[in-house]
Amino acid sequence: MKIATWNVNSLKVRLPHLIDWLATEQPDALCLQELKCENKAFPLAEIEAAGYQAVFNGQKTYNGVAILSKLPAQDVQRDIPGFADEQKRIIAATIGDVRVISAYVVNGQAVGSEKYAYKLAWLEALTAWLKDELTQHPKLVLAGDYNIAPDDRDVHPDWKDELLVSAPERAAFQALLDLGLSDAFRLLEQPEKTFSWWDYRMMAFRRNFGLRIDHLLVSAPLVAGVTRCWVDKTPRKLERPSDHAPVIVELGN
DNA sequence: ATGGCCACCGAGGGTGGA
Repeated sequence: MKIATWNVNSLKVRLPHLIDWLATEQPDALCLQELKCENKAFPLAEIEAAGYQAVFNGQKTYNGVAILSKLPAQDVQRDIPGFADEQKRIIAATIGDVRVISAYVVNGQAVGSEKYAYKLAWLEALTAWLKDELTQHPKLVLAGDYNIAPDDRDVHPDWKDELLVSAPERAAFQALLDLGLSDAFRLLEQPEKTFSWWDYRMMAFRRNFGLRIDHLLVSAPLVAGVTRCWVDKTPRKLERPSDHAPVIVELGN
Protein backbone atom coordinates (compact mmCIF):
# COMPACT_ATOMS: atom_id res chain seq x y z
CA MET A 1 0.00 0.00 0.00
CA LYS A 2 1.28 3.39 -1.04
CA ILE A 3 0.17 6.44 0.93
CA ALA A 4 1.22 10.00 0.11
CA THR A 5 0.77 13.55 1.37
CA TRP A 6 0.94 16.76 -0.64
CA ASN A 7 0.27 20.38 0.21
CA VAL A 8 -0.89 21.58 -3.22
CA ASN A 9 -1.29 25.30 -2.32
CA SER A 10 -4.55 25.73 -4.28
CA LEU A 11 -6.23 22.67 -5.71
CA LYS A 12 -7.64 24.70 -8.59
CA VAL A 13 -4.23 25.92 -9.77
CA ARG A 14 -2.49 22.60 -9.17
CA LEU A 15 -5.13 20.28 -10.62
CA PRO A 16 -3.17 19.50 -13.82
CA HIS A 17 -0.09 18.60 -11.76
CA LEU A 18 -2.20 16.49 -9.44
CA ILE A 19 -3.88 14.53 -12.23
CA ASP A 20 -0.53 13.84 -13.90
CA TRP A 21 1.04 12.83 -10.61
CA LEU A 22 -1.77 10.39 -9.77
CA ALA A 23 -1.34 8.74 -13.17
CA THR A 24 2.40 8.37 -12.64
CA GLU A 25 2.62 7.39 -8.98
CA GLN A 26 -0.71 5.58 -8.55
CA PRO A 27 -0.86 5.93 -4.74
CA ASP A 28 -3.56 3.96 -2.93
CA ALA A 29 -4.30 7.04 -0.86
CA LEU A 30 -3.25 10.67 -1.20
CA CYS A 31 -3.77 13.25 1.54
CA LEU A 32 -4.04 16.83 0.26
CA GLN A 33 -3.70 20.10 2.14
CA GLU A 34 -4.30 23.78 1.38
CA LEU A 35 -7.08 23.18 -1.12
CA LYS A 36 -8.19 26.84 -0.81
CA CYS A 37 -11.43 25.64 -2.31
CA GLU A 38 -15.01 25.38 -1.09
CA ASN A 39 -16.65 21.95 -1.10
CA LYS A 40 -19.05 22.99 -3.87
CA ALA A 41 -16.06 23.89 -6.08
CA PHE A 42 -14.17 20.64 -5.44
CA PRO A 43 -13.10 19.17 -8.83
CA LEU A 44 -14.61 15.75 -8.15
CA ALA A 45 -15.31 14.83 -11.79
CA GLU A 46 -11.68 15.31 -12.84
CA ILE A 47 -10.42 13.28 -9.89
CA GLU A 48 -12.93 10.48 -10.49
CA ALA A 49 -11.90 10.43 -14.16
CA ALA A 50 -8.35 9.79 -12.91
CA GLY A 51 -9.61 6.68 -11.11
CA TYR A 52 -9.90 8.07 -7.58
CA GLN A 53 -12.59 8.66 -5.01
CA ALA A 54 -12.38 11.72 -2.80
CA VAL A 55 -13.59 12.95 0.56
CA PHE A 56 -12.90 16.54 1.47
CA ASN A 57 -13.27 19.27 4.04
CA GLY A 58 -12.86 22.57 2.27
CA GLN A 59 -13.28 26.26 2.93
CA LYS A 60 -13.01 29.40 0.88
CA THR A 61 -9.56 31.00 0.36
CA TYR A 62 -7.74 29.21 3.17
CA ASN A 63 -6.88 25.75 4.44
CA GLY A 64 -8.93 22.77 3.28
CA VAL A 65 -7.96 19.06 3.28
CA ALA A 66 -8.91 15.95 1.33
CA ILE A 67 -8.19 12.25 1.00
CA LEU A 68 -8.14 10.68 -2.45
CA SER A 69 -8.19 6.90 -2.66
CA LYS A 70 -8.75 4.01 -4.99
CA LEU A 71 -10.85 2.14 -2.44
CA PRO A 72 -13.84 3.86 -0.86
CA ALA A 73 -13.24 5.98 2.22
CA GLN A 74 -15.15 4.72 5.24
CA ASP A 75 -16.06 6.27 8.61
CA VAL A 76 -15.20 9.77 7.46
CA GLN A 77 -14.47 12.28 10.23
CA ARG A 78 -14.09 16.01 9.59
CA ASP A 79 -12.35 18.35 12.08
CA ILE A 80 -11.09 17.50 15.56
CA PRO A 81 -14.07 16.39 17.67
CA GLY A 82 -14.81 18.80 20.50
CA PHE A 83 -12.35 21.44 19.30
CA ALA A 84 -14.19 24.56 18.19
CA ASP A 85 -12.46 25.75 15.02
CA GLU A 86 -13.64 27.53 11.88
CA GLN A 87 -10.55 26.42 9.99
CA LYS A 88 -10.76 23.23 7.95
CA ARG A 89 -7.58 21.38 8.75
CA ILE A 90 -8.53 17.74 9.39
CA ILE A 91 -10.18 14.88 7.56
CA ALA A 92 -9.89 11.23 8.55
CA ALA A 93 -11.11 8.08 6.82
CA THR A 94 -10.52 4.35 6.82
CA ILE A 95 -9.02 3.13 3.54
CA GLY A 96 -8.89 -0.65 3.43
CA ASP A 97 -7.78 -1.54 6.94
CA VAL A 98 -5.75 1.62 7.60
CA ARG A 99 -6.99 4.77 9.29
CA VAL A 100 -5.69 7.68 7.22
CA ILE A 101 -5.68 11.27 8.49
CA SER A 102 -4.93 14.30 6.34
CA ALA A 103 -3.78 17.15 8.59
CA TYR A 104 -2.89 20.74 7.82
CA VAL A 105 -1.17 22.01 10.93
CA VAL A 106 -1.40 25.73 11.70
CA ASN A 107 1.54 27.75 10.36
CA GLY A 108 1.86 30.02 13.39
CA GLN A 109 3.17 33.14 11.60
CA ALA A 110 5.73 34.16 14.24
CA VAL A 111 6.92 32.75 17.56
CA GLY A 112 4.96 34.40 20.35
CA SER A 113 2.10 35.61 18.13
CA GLU A 114 -1.57 34.81 18.64
CA LYS A 115 -1.41 32.44 15.68
CA TYR A 116 1.54 30.69 17.29
CA ALA A 117 -0.49 30.15 20.47
CA TYR A 118 -3.32 28.80 18.31
CA LYS A 119 -0.83 26.44 16.62
CA LEU A 120 0.26 24.96 19.95
CA ALA A 121 -3.34 24.70 21.22
CA TRP A 122 -4.40 23.06 17.96
CA LEU A 123 -1.57 20.52 18.19
CA GLU A 124 -2.54 19.73 21.77
CA ALA A 125 -6.13 19.06 20.68
CA LEU A 126 -4.89 16.92 17.78
CA THR A 127 -2.74 14.85 20.13
CA ALA A 128 -5.57 14.31 22.61
CA TRP A 129 -7.92 13.22 19.83
CA LEU A 130 -5.32 10.90 18.29
CA LYS A 131 -4.78 9.11 21.56
CA ASP A 132 -8.40 8.03 21.37
CA GLU A 133 -8.30 7.43 17.62
CA LEU A 134 -5.35 5.03 18.02
CA THR A 135 -7.23 2.86 20.48
CA GLN A 136 -9.99 2.42 17.88
CA HIS A 137 -7.68 2.17 14.85
CA PRO A 138 -4.34 0.53 15.70
CA LYS A 139 -3.21 0.78 12.08
CA LEU A 140 -3.06 4.51 11.47
CA VAL A 141 -1.18 6.98 9.28
CA LEU A 142 -1.12 10.67 10.22
CA ALA A 143 -0.15 12.43 7.00
CA GLY A 144 0.17 16.09 6.32
CA ASP A 145 1.84 19.45 6.41
CA TYR A 146 2.99 19.71 10.02
CA ASN A 147 4.67 23.10 9.67
CA ILE A 148 7.36 21.68 11.98
CA ALA A 149 10.89 20.61 11.05
CA PRO A 150 11.47 17.96 13.73
CA ASP A 151 15.26 17.93 13.72
CA ASP A 152 18.21 20.08 12.65
CA ARG A 153 18.78 17.60 9.82
CA ASP A 154 15.41 18.74 8.46
CA VAL A 155 16.46 22.37 8.12
CA HIS A 156 18.77 24.08 5.66
CA PRO A 157 21.62 25.58 7.73
CA ASP A 158 20.81 29.12 6.52
CA TRP A 159 17.26 29.03 7.93
CA LYS A 160 17.19 31.92 10.42
CA ASP A 161 13.53 32.10 11.43
CA GLU A 162 12.58 30.54 14.76
CA LEU A 163 9.18 29.52 13.44
CA LEU A 164 8.85 25.85 12.41
CA VAL A 165 11.89 24.88 14.48
CA SER A 166 11.16 26.36 17.94
CA ALA A 167 11.43 24.14 21.01
CA PRO A 168 7.66 24.21 21.81
CA GLU A 169 6.80 23.21 18.24
CA ARG A 170 9.31 20.38 18.31
CA ALA A 171 8.00 19.29 21.70
CA ALA A 172 4.50 19.15 20.20
CA PHE A 173 5.85 16.94 17.40
CA GLN A 174 7.53 14.72 19.98
CA ALA A 175 4.23 14.44 21.86
CA LEU A 176 2.73 12.90 18.71
CA LEU A 177 5.60 10.42 18.51
CA ASP A 178 5.07 9.64 22.21
CA LEU A 179 1.60 8.32 21.32
CA GLY A 180 3.41 5.46 19.61
CA LEU A 181 3.79 6.98 16.16
CA SER A 182 6.97 6.89 14.07
CA ASP A 183 8.24 9.29 11.41
CA ALA A 184 8.26 6.91 8.43
CA PHE A 185 11.01 8.90 6.72
CA ARG A 186 13.40 8.33 9.62
CA LEU A 187 12.77 4.59 9.81
CA LEU A 188 15.08 4.18 6.84
CA GLU A 189 18.44 5.49 5.71
CA GLN A 190 17.94 8.77 3.84
CA PRO A 191 19.97 11.19 1.75
CA GLU A 192 21.19 14.28 3.60
CA LYS A 193 19.40 17.58 3.04
CA THR A 194 16.10 16.02 2.05
CA PHE A 195 13.37 18.65 2.25
CA SER A 196 9.68 18.86 1.33
CA TRP A 197 9.18 22.62 1.08
CA TRP A 198 11.17 25.37 -0.60
CA ASP A 199 10.35 29.09 -0.54
CA TYR A 200 9.23 30.50 -3.89
CA ARG A 201 11.78 33.32 -3.40
CA MET A 202 15.54 33.43 -3.39
CA MET A 203 15.86 30.61 -5.92
CA ALA A 204 15.38 28.41 -2.88
CA PHE A 205 14.53 25.24 -4.78
CA ARG A 206 17.53 25.50 -7.11
CA ARG A 207 19.78 26.05 -4.09
CA ASN A 208 17.95 23.34 -2.10
CA PHE A 209 17.28 25.91 0.61
CA GLY A 210 14.37 24.05 2.19
CA LEU A 211 12.74 22.44 5.19
CA ARG A 212 11.27 18.99 5.81
CA ILE A 213 7.89 19.86 7.24
CA ASP A 214 5.58 17.36 5.49
CA HIS A 215 5.47 14.05 7.28
CA LEU A 216 3.90 10.61 7.39
CA LEU A 217 3.66 9.28 10.93
CA VAL A 218 2.80 5.59 11.16
CA SER A 219 1.50 3.65 14.14
CA ALA A 220 3.45 0.76 15.70
CA PRO A 221 1.67 -2.11 13.86
CA LEU A 222 2.70 -0.53 10.53
CA VAL A 223 6.35 0.16 11.32
CA ALA A 224 7.75 -3.23 10.33
CA GLY A 225 6.03 -3.00 6.96
CA VAL A 226 7.57 0.32 5.91
CA THR A 227 9.75 -0.51 2.92
CA ARG A 228 10.34 2.95 1.46
CA CYS A 229 9.69 6.61 2.24
CA TRP A 230 10.76 9.47 0.00
CA VAL A 231 10.11 12.99 -1.24
CA ASP A 232 9.19 13.26 -4.90
CA LYS A 233 10.75 16.50 -6.12
CA THR A 234 9.48 16.01 -9.69
CA PRO A 235 6.34 18.19 -9.48
CA ARG A 236 8.31 20.99 -7.76
CA LYS A 237 10.31 21.37 -10.98
CA LEU A 238 7.25 22.06 -13.15
CA GLU A 239 5.93 25.44 -14.24
CA ARG A 240 3.75 27.06 -11.53
CA PRO A 241 4.51 24.43 -8.88
CA SER A 242 3.26 24.11 -5.35
CA ASP A 243 6.00 25.19 -2.93
CA HIS A 244 5.65 21.71 -1.33
CA ALA A 245 6.62 18.36 -2.84
CA PRO A 246 4.71 15.12 -2.22
CA VAL A 247 6.03 12.65 0.37
CA ILE A 248 5.27 8.97 -0.14
CA VAL A 249 5.44 5.89 2.07
CA GLU A 250 5.25 2.29 0.90
CA LEU A 251 3.73 -0.18 3.34
CA GLY A 252 4.49 -3.81 2.62
CA ASN A 253 1.78 -5.25 4.87
C1' DA B 1 22.52 45.56 -4.91
C1' DT B 2 21.17 41.57 1.37
C1' DG B 3 15.76 41.06 -1.82
C1' DG B 4 14.03 38.63 -5.23
C1' DC B 5 7.17 34.60 -4.76
C1' DC B 6 2.65 33.08 -5.14
C1' DA B 7 -2.43 32.66 -4.36
C1' DC B 8 -6.36 34.64 -2.46
C1' DC B 9 -10.16 38.37 -3.14
C1' DG B 10 -11.69 41.64 -6.09
C1' DA B 11 -10.62 45.46 -8.89
C1' DG B 12 -5.89 47.77 -5.78
C1' DG B 13 -3.34 46.54 -2.59
C1' DG B 14 -3.88 43.89 1.74
C1' DT B 15 -3.36 39.25 3.80
C1' DG B 16 -1.38 34.83 4.54
C1' DG B 17 1.81 31.35 3.70
C1' DA B 18 6.60 29.20 5.66
